[in-house]
Amino acid sequence: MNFVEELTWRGMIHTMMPGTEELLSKEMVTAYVGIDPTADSLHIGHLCGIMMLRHFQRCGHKPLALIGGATGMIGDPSGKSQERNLLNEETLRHNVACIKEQLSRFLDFDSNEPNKAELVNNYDWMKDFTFLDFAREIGKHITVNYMMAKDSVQKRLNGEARDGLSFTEFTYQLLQGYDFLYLNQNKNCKLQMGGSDQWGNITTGTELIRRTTGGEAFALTCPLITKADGGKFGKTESGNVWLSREYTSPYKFYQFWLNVSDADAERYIKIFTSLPKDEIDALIAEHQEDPGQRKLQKRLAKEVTIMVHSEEDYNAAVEASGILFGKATKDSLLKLDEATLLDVFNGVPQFEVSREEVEAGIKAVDLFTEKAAIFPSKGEMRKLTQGGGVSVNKEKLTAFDQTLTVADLLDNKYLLVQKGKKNYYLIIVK
RNA sequence: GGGUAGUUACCAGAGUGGCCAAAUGGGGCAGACUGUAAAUCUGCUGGCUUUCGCCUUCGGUGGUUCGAAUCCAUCACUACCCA
Repeated sequence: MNFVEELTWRGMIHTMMPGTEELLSKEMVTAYVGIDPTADSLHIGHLCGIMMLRHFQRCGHKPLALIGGATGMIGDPSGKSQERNLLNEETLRHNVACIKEQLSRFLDFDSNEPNKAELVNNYDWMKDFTFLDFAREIGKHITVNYMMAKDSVQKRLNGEARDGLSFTEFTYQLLQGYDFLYLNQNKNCKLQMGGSDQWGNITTGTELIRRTTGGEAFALTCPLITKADGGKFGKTESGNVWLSREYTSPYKFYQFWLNVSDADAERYIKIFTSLPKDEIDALIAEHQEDPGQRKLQKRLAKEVTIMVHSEEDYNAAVEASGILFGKATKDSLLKLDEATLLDVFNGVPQFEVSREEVEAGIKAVDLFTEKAAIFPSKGEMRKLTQGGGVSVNKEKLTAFDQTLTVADLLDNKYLLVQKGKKNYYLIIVK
C-alpha cells in the first residue's frame, strides 16, 4: 500500500495538490512537517503530523521535522494566538533537544538508510537573514494581493470577530514559505505536510518556489482533529495532554485515550495507531456489536500509550485503572500491599503531610485545601462535597469539615482522595 | 492627524446612579442515569463564611456623590471610516 492509499483509508487526507501522488510513485521524496518549539514537550495535537511523517518514512520516503525556532517567535495568525515572546537561544536549544528525543520514538533518525529522518531548525537559516535581504529576495516574489487572499488573513480582516492583524503576523506566511524554499533548494524537499489550517501557509511556499526557482513543490494536509461534541481535541480539565511524562503521567495519558467517545474512537484509532487496515476493520466490527466493551478505546489507548511511553507504563496504567474504576471499596483498598498501592498511584498527584497534623485529627477541608492543594478554595470543596463529589478511600465524604484521624489511613500512611469520579489524589502521611 | 464605536467574569454579551457579585447564552466542573461513552435531567461556576453577612471585581488613574460598572476628567488599548 503506498503512502497516499495508506493515508486515504486512515482518513488523514484533507487536501492534496494535484500531482503529489505521481511524484511519490516515481521517486523517494523528501517531505517536512513544521513544529513550533514553544515548549520542551510535544502534545497530542502534534501527533497527527508526526504520524504522517511516520507513515511517510515507512513507505520509503524521507521525513524532515522542521522546528520553527524562528517562526515560533512570531506566531501564526491562523488560530487565535497572541503575540508570542521571543524564545532565547538557551531555551530554544533545550526545547529542540527534548522534542527530538520525543520524535525519535516515532521516526528513525539514526539508521544508515537513505531515508533516515532529519531534524532541522529554521532559526539556523533565518537568524542571519536581514530584513532588507528578505524584502529584496523573498518579498518581491509574492504580492500583497496574493497574501491577502489567504483564508487566515481574510478571517482576521473581515471575519465576525475581526480583531486586526499586525504586520508581524501578516508576514508569517512568507517566513514559512521561505522555509519551504530553503529546504527545497538545500534538501531537495518537495512536499510539505501539515494540518488543514496550514494550507494557506503551505501554498505560499509552493508559490514562492515556483516563482523563484521554478522548482516543483507539493502540499498535503490532514483534517483538523475534532471531537464529535465540538470540544477541542487534546484538552482535559487539567489542560493539554503532553507526551512528556513530566507533564502528563502515563496513567493520565492512558486514561485520556480510554475516555474517547464512541463517535471519535473509529477515527482516532486510524489516525493515531499504526495498526493495519484489516485489524482495525475487525476491531470496529467487534466494537459495533457491543460498544459497552469499549474494545476500540482500550486498544487505542494501549497502542498509543506503548508507542509514546512503554509496555511497562501501559501495564501499570491498566492495573491502576482496574483498581480505581473497578469495584474497588475501602476493603479492597485495605487488602493492597504497600508496593502495589504506590505503584498504582504512581501517576496520581501526591501530597505529603506530617504525621502530627493528622494524629490530632484534622478537618477534611483544612487538609485538602491548606495542606494539600487538591482544591483551590474552601468554598469549592464545600460545594462539591454537598453535591456528593468528594470521596475519601472510596467512601463519600458526608460533610466537608468532617474530621479525619489516623484511623482513616490506609496502611496507616495513605489517604486516597477522589474529586469527582475521575480525579484521584494520594495523601501520604510522613 | 481627523472622526466614530468600543474595553464588563473563562468566552460571547446585557446592564447607563442605590433593588448589582452583575441578566442571558456558551463553555467548564459536579451529581443522577450509563459503559470511566453519548444524550438527557439537576446543581455549581470571584474569595471568606453552615445561613446571615463581609471583602475584592466591570480597561488604568483621578474626581463628583451619602452611594459609581453606570456621571465627569484624563490616560491607555482595540476596531471601523476619512486623510
